[in-house]
Amino acid sequence: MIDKESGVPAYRQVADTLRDRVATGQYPPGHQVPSERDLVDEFGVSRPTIRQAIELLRSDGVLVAEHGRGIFVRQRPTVRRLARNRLSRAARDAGRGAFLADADEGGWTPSVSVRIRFEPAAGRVAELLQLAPGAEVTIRDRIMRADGEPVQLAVSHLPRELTQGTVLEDVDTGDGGTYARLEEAGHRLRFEELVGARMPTSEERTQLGLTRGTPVLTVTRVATSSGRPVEVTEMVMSADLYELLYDVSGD
Amino acid sequence: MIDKESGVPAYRQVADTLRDRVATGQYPPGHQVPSERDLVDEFGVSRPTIRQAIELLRSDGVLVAEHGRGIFVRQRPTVRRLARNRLSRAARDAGRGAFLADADEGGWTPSVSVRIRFEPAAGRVAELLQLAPGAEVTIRDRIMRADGEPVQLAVSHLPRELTQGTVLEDVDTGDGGTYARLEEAGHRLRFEELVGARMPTSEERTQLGLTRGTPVLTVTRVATSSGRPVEVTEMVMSADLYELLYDVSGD
DNA sequence: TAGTGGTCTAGACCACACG
DNA sequence: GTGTGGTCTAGACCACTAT
Repeated sequence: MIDKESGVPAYRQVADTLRDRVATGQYPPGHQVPSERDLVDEFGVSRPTIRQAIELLRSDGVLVAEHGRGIFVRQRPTVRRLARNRLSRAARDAGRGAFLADADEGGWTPSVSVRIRFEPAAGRVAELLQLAPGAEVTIRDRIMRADGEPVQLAVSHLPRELTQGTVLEDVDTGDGGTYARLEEAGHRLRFEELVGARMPTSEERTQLGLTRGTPVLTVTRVATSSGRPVEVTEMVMSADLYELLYDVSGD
Repeated sequence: MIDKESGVPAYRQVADTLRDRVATGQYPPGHQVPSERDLVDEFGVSRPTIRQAIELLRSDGVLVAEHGRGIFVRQRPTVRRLARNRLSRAARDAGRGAFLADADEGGWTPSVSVRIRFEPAAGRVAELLQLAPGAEVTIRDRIMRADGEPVQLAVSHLPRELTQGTVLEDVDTGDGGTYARLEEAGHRLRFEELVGARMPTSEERTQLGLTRGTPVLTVTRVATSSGRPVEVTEMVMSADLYELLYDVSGD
Protein backbone atom coordinates (compact mmCIF):
# COMPACT_ATOMS: atom_id res chain seq x y z
CA MET A 1 0.00 0.00 0.00
CA ILE A 2 2.96 2.32 0.65
CA ASP A 3 5.31 3.20 -2.20
CA LYS A 4 8.74 3.64 -0.68
CA GLU A 5 10.31 4.81 -3.92
CA SER A 6 7.91 7.66 -4.59
CA GLY A 7 9.63 10.18 -2.37
CA VAL A 8 6.28 10.96 -0.75
CA PRO A 9 6.57 10.39 3.00
CA ALA A 10 4.76 7.32 4.27
CA TYR A 11 2.56 9.27 6.68
CA ARG A 12 1.42 11.48 3.81
CA GLN A 13 0.55 8.49 1.68
CA VAL A 14 -1.50 7.08 4.53
CA ALA A 15 -3.20 10.43 5.11
CA ASP A 16 -3.96 10.85 1.42
CA THR A 17 -5.41 7.36 1.19
CA LEU A 18 -7.67 7.93 4.19
CA ARG A 19 -8.63 11.40 2.99
CA ASP A 20 -9.61 9.87 -0.29
CA ARG A 21 -11.76 7.26 1.36
CA VAL A 22 -13.58 10.02 3.17
CA ALA A 23 -13.95 12.15 0.05
CA THR A 24 -15.38 9.29 -2.02
CA GLY A 25 -17.80 8.28 0.69
CA GLN A 26 -16.17 4.93 1.32
CA TYR A 27 -15.90 6.24 4.87
CA PRO A 28 -19.09 8.29 5.31
CA PRO A 29 -19.54 10.93 8.04
CA GLY A 30 -19.66 9.33 11.47
CA HIS A 31 -18.03 6.13 10.22
CA GLN A 32 -15.43 4.52 12.45
CA VAL A 33 -12.03 4.34 10.84
CA PRO A 34 -9.95 1.18 11.52
CA SER A 35 -7.99 1.37 14.75
CA GLU A 36 -4.41 2.62 14.72
CA ARG A 37 -3.13 -0.91 15.28
CA ASP A 38 -5.19 -2.21 12.37
CA LEU A 39 -3.87 0.57 10.16
CA VAL A 40 -0.35 -0.43 11.18
CA ASP A 41 -1.07 -3.87 9.72
CA GLU A 42 -2.82 -2.55 6.66
CA PHE A 43 -0.13 -0.09 5.62
CA GLY A 44 2.89 -1.88 7.01
CA VAL A 45 4.30 1.12 8.87
CA SER A 46 4.87 1.81 12.55
CA ARG A 47 2.27 3.20 14.88
CA PRO A 48 3.89 6.64 15.23
CA THR A 49 3.71 6.96 11.45
CA ILE A 50 0.03 6.06 11.46
CA ARG A 51 -0.55 8.54 14.25
CA GLN A 52 1.23 11.24 12.30
CA ALA A 53 -1.14 10.67 9.39
CA ILE A 54 -4.15 10.83 11.67
CA GLU A 55 -2.89 13.99 13.38
CA LEU A 56 -2.76 15.64 9.99
CA LEU A 57 -6.34 14.70 9.19
CA ARG A 58 -7.49 15.83 12.61
CA SER A 59 -5.95 19.24 12.25
CA ASP A 60 -7.62 19.49 8.86
CA GLY A 61 -10.97 18.75 10.44
CA VAL A 62 -11.44 15.49 8.53
CA LEU A 63 -11.28 13.01 11.43
CA VAL A 64 -12.02 13.19 15.14
CA ALA A 65 -10.56 10.86 17.76
CA GLU A 66 -12.37 9.75 20.88
CA HIS A 67 -10.21 8.35 23.60
CA GLY A 68 -11.00 4.72 24.30
CA ARG A 69 -13.62 4.57 21.56
CA GLY A 70 -11.99 5.05 18.20
CA ILE A 71 -11.41 7.42 15.31
CA PHE A 72 -14.35 8.69 13.34
CA VAL A 73 -15.06 10.65 10.20
CA ARG A 74 -16.14 14.04 11.33
CA GLN A 75 -19.78 14.73 11.32
CA ARG A 76 -20.65 18.31 10.53
CA PRO A 77 -23.45 19.70 12.60
CA THR A 78 -26.13 21.48 10.63
CA VAL A 79 -25.16 25.09 10.20
CA ARG A 80 -27.16 27.94 11.65
CA ARG A 81 -27.64 30.52 8.98
CA LEU A 82 -27.51 34.01 10.46
CA ALA A 83 -29.23 36.71 8.44
CA ARG A 84 -27.08 39.72 9.29
CA ASN A 85 -29.38 42.29 7.79
CA ARG A 86 -31.70 41.67 10.71
CA LEU A 87 -29.84 44.53 12.32
CA SER A 88 -32.00 46.87 10.31
CA ARG A 89 -34.08 49.32 12.26
CA ALA A 90 -37.34 47.63 11.30
CA ALA A 91 -36.34 44.36 12.93
CA ARG A 92 -35.02 46.15 16.01
CA ASP A 93 -38.24 48.02 16.48
CA ALA A 94 -39.98 44.69 16.77
CA GLY A 95 -38.23 44.62 20.11
CA ARG A 96 -35.70 41.83 19.95
CA GLY A 97 -32.06 41.26 19.35
CA ALA A 98 -30.80 39.28 16.40
CA PHE A 99 -29.72 36.36 18.54
CA LEU A 100 -33.17 35.90 20.02
CA ALA A 101 -34.87 36.21 16.65
CA ASP A 102 -32.63 33.51 15.23
CA ALA A 103 -33.41 31.35 18.20
CA ASP A 104 -37.10 30.87 17.56
CA GLU A 105 -36.50 30.47 13.91
CA GLY A 106 -34.01 27.72 14.60
CA GLY A 107 -36.12 26.18 17.32
CA TRP A 108 -33.51 26.32 20.07
CA THR A 109 -33.51 27.92 23.48
CA PRO A 110 -31.26 30.96 23.79
CA SER A 111 -29.57 32.24 26.91
CA VAL A 112 -27.02 34.98 27.41
CA SER A 113 -24.67 35.83 30.25
CA VAL A 114 -23.37 39.35 30.45
CA ARG A 115 -20.48 40.85 32.36
CA ILE A 116 -19.82 44.56 32.38
CA ARG A 117 -16.52 46.28 32.92
CA PHE A 118 -14.84 49.59 32.31
CA GLU A 119 -11.36 49.93 30.87
CA PRO A 120 -9.14 52.44 29.11
CA ALA A 121 -9.41 52.13 25.32
CA ALA A 122 -6.60 50.22 23.64
CA GLY A 123 -5.48 48.67 20.40
CA ARG A 124 -7.75 48.00 17.49
CA VAL A 125 -10.92 48.94 19.34
CA ALA A 126 -9.56 52.35 20.34
CA GLU A 127 -8.71 52.87 16.69
CA LEU A 128 -12.12 51.83 15.43
CA LEU A 129 -13.86 54.01 18.01
CA GLN A 130 -11.49 56.85 17.17
CA LEU A 131 -10.71 57.35 20.84
CA ALA A 132 -7.62 58.80 22.39
CA PRO A 133 -5.71 55.99 24.06
CA GLY A 134 -6.69 55.97 27.71
CA ALA A 135 -10.26 57.23 27.23
CA GLU A 136 -12.61 55.10 29.28
CA VAL A 137 -14.66 52.45 27.52
CA THR A 138 -17.68 50.48 28.69
CA ILE A 139 -17.30 46.82 27.84
CA ARG A 140 -20.17 44.36 27.68
CA ASP A 141 -18.78 40.84 27.61
CA ARG A 142 -21.31 38.24 26.57
CA ILE A 143 -21.49 34.49 26.14
CA MET A 144 -24.45 33.33 24.09
CA ARG A 145 -25.77 29.83 24.53
CA ALA A 146 -28.10 27.68 22.44
CA ASP A 147 -29.79 25.00 24.53
CA GLY A 148 -27.13 25.65 27.17
CA GLU A 149 -24.17 25.15 24.82
CA PRO A 150 -21.92 28.18 24.34
CA VAL A 151 -22.01 29.05 20.65
CA GLN A 152 -20.97 32.65 20.41
CA LEU A 153 -18.74 35.10 22.23
CA ALA A 154 -19.38 38.81 21.87
CA VAL A 155 -17.59 41.77 23.38
CA SER A 156 -19.07 45.23 22.89
CA HIS A 157 -17.22 48.45 23.48
CA LEU A 158 -18.79 51.90 23.88
CA PRO A 159 -17.22 55.20 24.88
CA ARG A 160 -18.05 55.51 28.58
CA GLU A 161 -19.22 59.03 27.97
CA LEU A 162 -22.22 57.66 26.06
CA THR A 163 -23.26 55.11 28.67
CA GLN A 164 -22.80 56.98 31.94
CA GLY A 165 -26.05 57.12 33.85
CA THR A 166 -27.96 54.96 31.34
CA VAL A 167 -29.15 51.34 31.28
CA LEU A 168 -26.23 50.63 28.96
CA GLU A 169 -24.23 50.11 32.11
CA ASP A 170 -26.78 47.60 33.39
CA VAL A 171 -26.92 43.92 32.64
CA ASP A 172 -30.35 44.23 31.08
CA THR A 173 -30.64 46.92 28.44
CA GLY A 174 -34.32 46.25 27.76
CA ASP A 175 -36.28 45.51 24.59
CA GLY A 176 -34.28 45.91 21.43
CA GLY A 177 -31.02 46.06 23.34
CA THR A 178 -28.17 48.52 23.12
CA TYR A 179 -29.01 49.78 19.65
CA ALA A 180 -32.60 50.63 20.53
CA ARG A 181 -31.37 52.66 23.52
CA LEU A 182 -28.80 54.52 21.42
CA GLU A 183 -31.44 55.44 18.87
CA GLU A 184 -33.76 56.65 21.60
CA ALA A 185 -30.93 58.88 22.71
CA GLY A 186 -31.05 60.52 19.30
CA HIS A 187 -28.46 58.53 17.36
CA ARG A 188 -29.21 57.40 13.84
CA LEU A 189 -27.12 54.26 13.52
CA ARG A 190 -25.40 52.78 10.53
CA PHE A 191 -23.63 49.45 10.71
CA GLU A 192 -20.64 47.88 9.07
CA GLU A 193 -19.37 44.39 9.64
CA LEU A 194 -15.87 43.13 9.02
CA VAL A 195 -15.75 39.35 8.64
CA GLY A 196 -12.65 37.20 9.00
CA ALA A 197 -11.61 33.76 10.16
CA ARG A 198 -8.71 32.25 12.06
CA MET A 199 -7.83 29.38 14.34
CA PRO A 200 -9.18 29.89 17.86
CA THR A 201 -7.01 30.78 20.81
CA SER A 202 -6.82 27.99 23.34
CA GLU A 203 -9.18 29.94 25.59
CA GLU A 204 -11.77 30.28 22.82
CA ARG A 205 -11.42 26.60 22.03
CA THR A 206 -12.32 25.77 25.62
CA GLN A 207 -15.14 28.27 25.93
CA LEU A 208 -16.78 27.22 22.69
CA GLY A 209 -16.00 23.52 23.06
CA LEU A 210 -14.28 23.33 19.68
CA THR A 211 -12.53 20.24 18.38
CA ARG A 212 -9.16 20.33 16.60
CA GLY A 213 -9.38 21.56 13.06
CA THR A 214 -12.29 23.91 13.58
CA PRO A 215 -11.65 27.57 12.76
CA VAL A 216 -13.70 30.46 14.12
CA LEU A 217 -15.50 33.18 12.23
CA THR A 218 -14.84 36.66 13.58
CA VAL A 219 -17.23 39.52 13.03
CA THR A 220 -16.32 43.06 14.00
CA ARG A 221 -19.36 45.30 13.89
CA VAL A 222 -18.98 49.04 13.97
CA ALA A 223 -22.04 51.20 14.65
CA THR A 224 -21.71 54.82 13.61
CA SER A 225 -23.94 57.82 14.23
CA SER A 226 -23.52 60.61 11.68
CA GLY A 227 -20.08 59.33 10.85
CA ARG A 228 -18.93 58.97 14.44
CA PRO A 229 -18.31 55.43 15.68
CA VAL A 230 -20.33 54.83 18.85
CA GLU A 231 -20.02 51.09 19.36
CA VAL A 232 -17.72 48.26 18.33
CA THR A 233 -18.66 44.62 18.90
CA GLU A 234 -16.27 41.75 18.33
CA MET A 235 -17.95 38.39 17.86
CA VAL A 236 -16.38 34.95 17.70
CA MET A 237 -18.25 31.82 16.69
CA SER A 238 -17.54 28.32 15.52
CA ALA A 239 -17.20 28.17 11.75
CA ASP A 240 -18.70 24.69 11.99
CA LEU A 241 -21.95 26.03 13.36
CA TYR A 242 -22.48 29.28 11.54
CA GLU A 243 -22.86 30.75 8.11
CA LEU A 244 -23.49 34.46 7.73
CA LEU A 245 -26.01 35.70 5.21
CA TYR A 246 -25.62 39.20 3.81
CA ASP A 247 -27.87 41.02 1.41
CA VAL A 248 -25.48 42.86 -0.84
CA SER A 249 -27.81 44.19 -3.45
CA GLY A 250 -26.82 47.81 -3.23
CA ASP A 251 -29.47 50.02 -4.73
CA MET B 1 10.26 23.73 33.68
CA ILE B 2 7.96 20.71 33.33
CA ASP B 3 5.71 19.71 36.21
CA LYS B 4 5.38 15.94 36.09
CA GLU B 5 2.83 15.82 38.89
CA SER B 6 0.34 18.22 37.36
CA GLY B 7 -1.38 15.70 35.12
CA VAL B 8 -0.97 18.07 32.20
CA PRO B 9 0.96 16.27 29.44
CA ALA B 10 4.52 17.45 28.97
CA TYR B 11 4.00 18.44 25.32
CA ARG B 12 1.07 20.60 26.36
CA GLN B 13 3.10 22.34 29.01
CA VAL B 14 5.78 23.05 26.45
CA ALA B 15 3.22 24.31 23.94
CA ASP B 16 1.54 26.51 26.54
CA THR B 17 4.85 28.00 27.58
CA LEU B 18 5.81 28.81 24.02
CA ARG B 19 2.34 30.09 23.20
CA ASP B 20 2.64 32.39 26.17
CA ARG B 21 5.99 33.73 25.06
CA VAL B 22 4.44 34.57 21.73
CA ALA B 23 1.37 36.16 23.31
CA THR B 24 3.38 38.38 25.62
CA GLY B 25 5.69 39.49 22.87
CA GLN B 26 8.75 37.81 24.35
CA TYR B 27 8.87 36.07 20.96
CA PRO B 28 7.65 38.74 18.54
CA PRO B 29 6.35 37.97 15.02
CA GLY B 30 9.14 36.70 12.80
CA HIS B 31 11.33 35.80 15.78
CA GLN B 32 13.24 32.55 15.59
CA VAL B 33 12.29 30.11 18.32
CA PRO B 34 15.11 28.01 19.85
CA SER B 35 15.89 24.88 17.85
CA GLU B 36 14.20 21.61 18.74
CA ARG B 37 17.41 20.29 20.23
CA ASP B 38 17.80 23.39 22.37
CA LEU B 39 14.21 23.05 23.57
CA VAL B 40 15.00 19.43 24.48
CA ASP B 41 17.69 20.75 26.82
CA GLU B 42 15.57 23.59 28.15
CA PHE B 43 12.53 21.49 29.03
CA GLY B 44 14.24 18.20 29.75
CA VAL B 45 11.99 16.10 27.53
CA SER B 46 12.69 14.05 24.42
CA ARG B 47 12.68 15.43 20.93
CA PRO B 48 9.44 13.74 19.85
CA THR B 49 7.74 15.47 22.78
CA ILE B 50 9.11 18.84 21.72
CA ARG B 51 8.02 18.15 18.17
CA GLN B 52 4.52 17.29 19.35
CA ALA B 53 4.30 20.66 21.08
CA ILE B 54 5.49 22.46 17.98
CA GLU B 55 3.09 20.53 15.76
CA LEU B 56 0.27 21.78 17.92
CA LEU B 57 1.34 25.39 17.60
CA ARG B 58 1.81 25.02 13.87
CA SER B 59 -1.68 23.69 13.35
CA ASP B 60 -2.95 26.60 15.42
CA GLY B 61 -1.16 29.01 13.15
CA VAL B 62 1.16 30.29 15.87
CA LEU B 63 4.49 29.02 14.53
CA VAL B 64 5.86 28.16 11.11
CA ALA B 65 8.78 25.80 10.48
CA GLU B 66 11.26 26.18 7.66
CA HIS B 67 13.24 23.11 6.83
CA GLY B 68 16.94 23.63 7.43
CA ARG B 69 16.43 27.14 8.77
CA GLY B 70 14.46 27.03 11.97
CA ILE B 71 11.10 27.65 13.59
CA PHE B 72 9.62 31.11 13.57
CA VAL B 73 6.74 33.02 15.08
CA ARG B 74 4.24 33.46 12.34
CA GLN B 75 4.14 36.78 10.66
CA ARG B 76 0.69 37.79 9.53
CA PRO B 77 0.61 39.45 6.16
CA THR B 78 -1.40 42.65 6.03
CA VAL B 79 -5.00 41.84 5.28
CA ARG B 80 -6.75 43.01 2.18
CA ARG B 81 -10.09 44.47 3.11
CA LEU B 82 -12.71 43.66 0.51
CA ALA B 83 -15.71 45.97 0.41
CA ARG B 84 -18.43 43.58 -0.68
CA ASN B 85 -21.03 46.23 -1.39
CA ARG B 86 -19.02 47.17 -4.46
CA LEU B 87 -21.30 44.74 -6.23
CA SER B 88 -23.91 47.46 -6.30
CA ARG B 89 -25.13 48.51 -9.70
CA ALA B 90 -23.45 51.89 -9.47
CA ALA B 91 -20.01 50.39 -9.10
CA ARG B 92 -20.65 47.89 -11.86
CA ASP B 93 -21.66 50.60 -14.24
CA ALA B 94 -18.26 52.14 -13.77
CA GLY B 95 -17.16 49.17 -15.87
CA ARG B 96 -15.01 47.03 -13.64
CA GLY B 97 -15.19 43.94 -11.55
CA ALA B 98 -14.73 44.09 -7.80
CA PHE B 99 -11.40 42.30 -7.96
CA LEU B 100 -9.91 44.87 -10.32
CA ALA B 101 -11.25 47.79 -8.30
CA ASP B 102 -9.68 46.38 -5.15
CA ALA B 103 -6.44 45.95 -7.02
CA ASP B 104 -5.72 49.59 -7.69
CA GLU B 105 -6.84 50.54 -4.29
CA GLY B 106 -4.44 48.05 -2.77
CA GLY B 107 -1.66 48.92 -5.18
CA TRP B 108 -1.11 45.42 -6.54
CA THR B 109 -1.27 43.98 -10.03
CA PRO B 110 -4.24 41.72 -10.67
CA SER B 111 -4.46 38.86 -13.13
CA VAL B 112 -7.13 36.25 -13.69
CA SER B 113 -7.15 32.93 -15.50
CA VAL B 114 -10.48 31.55 -16.61
CA ARG B 115 -11.52 28.08 -17.70
CA ILE B 116 -14.99 27.38 -18.98
CA ARG B 117 -16.82 24.09 -18.86
CA PHE B 118 -20.32 22.71 -19.08
CA GLU B 119 -21.69 20.13 -16.71
CA PRO B 120 -24.98 18.76 -15.44
CA ALA B 121 -26.12 20.56 -12.29
CA ALA B 122 -25.43 18.74 -9.04
CA GLY B 123 -25.43 19.10 -5.29
CA ARG B 124 -25.62 22.37 -3.47
CA VAL B 125 -25.31 24.48 -6.61
CA ALA B 126 -28.24 22.72 -8.31
CA GLU B 127 -30.22 23.43 -5.19
CA LEU B 128 -29.28 27.10 -5.00
CA LEU B 129 -30.02 27.55 -8.71
CA GLN B 130 -33.27 25.64 -8.27
CA LEU B 131 -32.44 23.43 -11.22
CA ALA B 132 -33.61 19.92 -11.92
CA PRO B 133 -30.67 17.58 -11.42
CA GLY B 134 -29.10 16.99 -14.80
CA ALA B 135 -29.90 20.40 -16.28
CA GLU B 136 -26.83 21.78 -18.00
CA VAL B 137 -24.80 24.44 -16.24
CA THR B 138 -22.12 26.77 -17.56
CA ILE B 139 -19.16 26.88 -15.20
CA ARG B 140 -16.55 29.63 -15.16
CA ASP B 141 -13.59 28.49 -13.12
CA ARG B 142 -11.26 31.30 -12.14
CA ILE B 143 -7.98 31.75 -10.34
CA MET B 144 -7.29 35.33 -9.29
CA ARG B 145 -3.73 36.45 -8.72
CA ALA B 146 -2.23 39.47 -7.01
CA ASP B 147 1.26 40.22 -8.29
CA GLY B 148 1.30 36.70 -9.72
CA GLU B 149 0.43 34.97 -6.44
CA PRO B 150 -2.86 33.05 -6.42
CA VAL B 151 -5.06 34.62 -3.76
CA GLN B 152 -8.60 33.67 -4.63
CA LEU B 153 -10.45 30.82 -6.31
CA ALA B 154 -13.89 31.46 -7.78
CA VAL B 155 -16.25 29.11 -9.55
CA SER B 156 -19.37 30.57 -11.14
CA HIS B 157 -22.36 28.54 -12.24
CA LEU B 158 -25.11 29.72 -14.58
CA PRO B 159 -27.95 27.78 -16.16
CA ARG B 160 -26.69 27.02 -19.67
CA GLU B 161 -29.97 28.22 -21.07
CA LEU B 162 -29.01 31.78 -20.07
CA THR B 163 -25.54 31.74 -21.57
CA GLN B 164 -26.04 29.94 -24.88
CA GLY B 165 -24.95 32.13 -27.77
CA THR B 166 -23.67 34.94 -25.52
CA VAL B 167 -20.25 36.16 -24.43
CA LEU B 168 -20.92 34.45 -21.11
CA GLU B 169 -19.49 31.36 -22.74
CA ASP B 170 -16.34 33.24 -23.73
CA VAL B 171 -13.27 33.76 -21.65
CA ASP B 172 -13.66 37.54 -21.82
CA THR B 173 -17.10 38.80 -20.84
CA GLY B 174 -16.21 42.47 -21.40
CA ASP B 175 -16.48 45.57 -19.23
CA GLY B 176 -18.38 45.02 -16.02
CA GLY B 177 -18.23 41.25 -16.42
CA THR B 178 -20.98 38.68 -16.16
CA TYR B 179 -23.34 40.82 -14.13
CA ALA B 180 -23.25 43.70 -16.58
CA ARG B 181 -24.14 41.30 -19.41
CA LEU B 182 -27.00 39.79 -17.46
CA GLU B 183 -28.46 43.20 -16.73
CA GLU B 184 -28.15 44.18 -20.40
CA ALA B 185 -30.18 41.06 -21.14
CA GLY B 186 -32.97 42.53 -19.03
CA HIS B 187 -32.28 41.00 -15.62
CA ARG B 188 -32.50 43.17 -12.52
CA LEU B 189 -30.06 41.50 -10.18
CA ARG B 190 -30.12 41.20 -6.45
CA PHE B 191 -27.27 39.60 -4.54
CA GLU B 192 -26.91 37.59 -1.40
CA GLU B 193 -23.69 36.30 0.06
CA LEU B 194 -23.28 33.39 2.43
CA VAL B 195 -20.01 33.55 4.33
CA GLY B 196 -18.36 30.64 6.12
CA ALA B 197 -14.92 29.31 6.98
CA ARG B 198 -13.23 25.92 7.12
CA MET B 199 -9.86 24.27 6.77
CA PRO B 200 -8.79 24.05 3.13
CA THR B 201 -8.78 20.83 1.15
CA SER B 202 -5.28 19.69 0.26
CA GLU B 203 -5.86 20.87 -3.30
CA GLU B 204 -6.84 24.35 -2.13
CA ARG B 205 -3.85 24.46 0.15
CA THR B 206 -1.59 23.81 -2.81
CA GLN B 207 -3.33 26.21 -5.17
CA LEU B 208 -3.38 29.06 -2.69
CA GLY B 209 0.03 28.28 -1.19
CA LEU B 210 -1.36 28.12 2.36
CA THR B 211 0.70 27.14 5.35
CA ARG B 212 -0.54 24.80 8.09
CA GLY B 213 -3.00 26.41 10.44
CA THR B 214 -4.53 28.80 7.92
CA PRO B 215 -8.27 28.45 7.35
CA VAL B 216 -10.08 29.68 4.25
CA LEU B 217 -13.03 32.01 4.00
CA THR B 218 -15.77 30.77 1.73
CA VAL B 219 -18.25 33.09 0.07
CA THR B 220 -21.23 31.77 -1.83
CA ARG B 221 -22.86 34.51 -3.83
CA VAL B 222 -26.30 34.03 -5.29
CA ALA B 223 -27.57 36.48 -7.92
CA THR B 224 -31.32 36.50 -8.41
CA SER B 225 -33.50 38.20 -11.01
CA SER B 226 -37.08 38.76 -9.88
CA GLY B 227 -36.74 35.99 -7.36
CA ARG B 228 -35.17 33.51 -9.74
CA PRO B 229 -31.57 32.54 -9.07
CA VAL B 230 -29.51 33.09 -12.21
CA GLU B 231 -25.97 32.71 -10.99
CA VAL B 232 -24.09 31.11 -8.10
CA THR B 233 -20.42 31.84 -7.42
CA GLU B 234 -18.37 30.00 -4.85
CA MET B 235 -15.25 31.80 -3.73
CA VAL B 236 -12.42 30.53 -1.59
CA MET B 237 -9.67 32.74 -0.19
CA SER B 238 -7.03 32.66 2.50
CA ALA B 239 -8.40 33.90 5.81
CA ASP B 240 -4.91 35.26 6.46
CA LEU B 241 -5.13 37.61 3.53
CA TYR B 242 -8.72 38.77 3.50
CA GLU B 243 -11.33 40.48 5.60
CA LEU B 244 -14.76 41.11 4.14
CA LEU B 245 -16.51 44.40 4.75
CA TYR B 246 -20.28 44.52 4.61
CA ASP B 247 -22.54 47.50 4.98
CA VAL B 248 -25.44 46.19 6.98
CA SER B 249 -27.35 49.35 7.70
CA GLY B 250 -30.64 48.40 6.17
CA ASP B 251 -33.08 51.18 6.80
C1' DT C 1 30.55 21.09 7.02
C1' DA C 2 27.52 22.09 10.74
C1' DG C 3 23.06 22.91 12.17
C1' DT C 4 18.33 22.73 11.27
C1' DG C 5 13.81 20.47 10.72
C1' DG C 6 11.60 15.93 8.58
C1' DT C 7 10.82 11.02 8.75
C1' DC C 8 10.66 6.61 10.94
C1' DT C 9 11.25 2.74 14.13
C1' DA C 10 10.19 -0.62 18.27
C1' DG C 11 8.59 -0.59 22.19
C1' DA C 12 6.58 0.79 26.85
C1' DC C 13 3.05 2.31 29.80
C1' DC C 14 -1.14 5.22 30.85
C1' DA C 15 -6.15 6.61 30.56
C1' DC C 16 -10.54 5.90 28.90
C1' DA C 17 -14.86 3.30 27.13
C1' DC C 18 -17.54 -0.60 27.03
C1' DG C 19 -19.28 -5.04 27.63
C1' DG D 1 -10.76 -7.48 30.83
C1' DT D 2 -9.99 -6.10 26.28
C1' DG D 3 -9.41 -2.78 22.97
C1' DT D 4 -9.00 1.92 22.03
C1' DG D 5 -6.43 6.31 21.70
C1' DG D 6 -2.74 9.31 24.47
C1' DT D 7 1.92 10.02 26.04
C1' DC D 8 6.80 9.34 26.00
C1' DT D 9 11.46 7.56 25.14
C1' DA D 10 16.27 6.88 22.72
C1' DG D 11 18.02 6.73 18.82
C1' DA D 12 18.83 6.58 13.66
C1' DC D 13 19.06 8.56 9.25
C1' DC D 14 17.47 11.93 5.59
C1' DA D 15 16.89 16.58 3.36
C1' DC D 16 17.48 21.26 3.39
C1' DT D 17 19.98 25.88 4.41
C1' DA D 18 23.68 28.35 5.30
C1' DT D 19 28.63 29.26 5.67
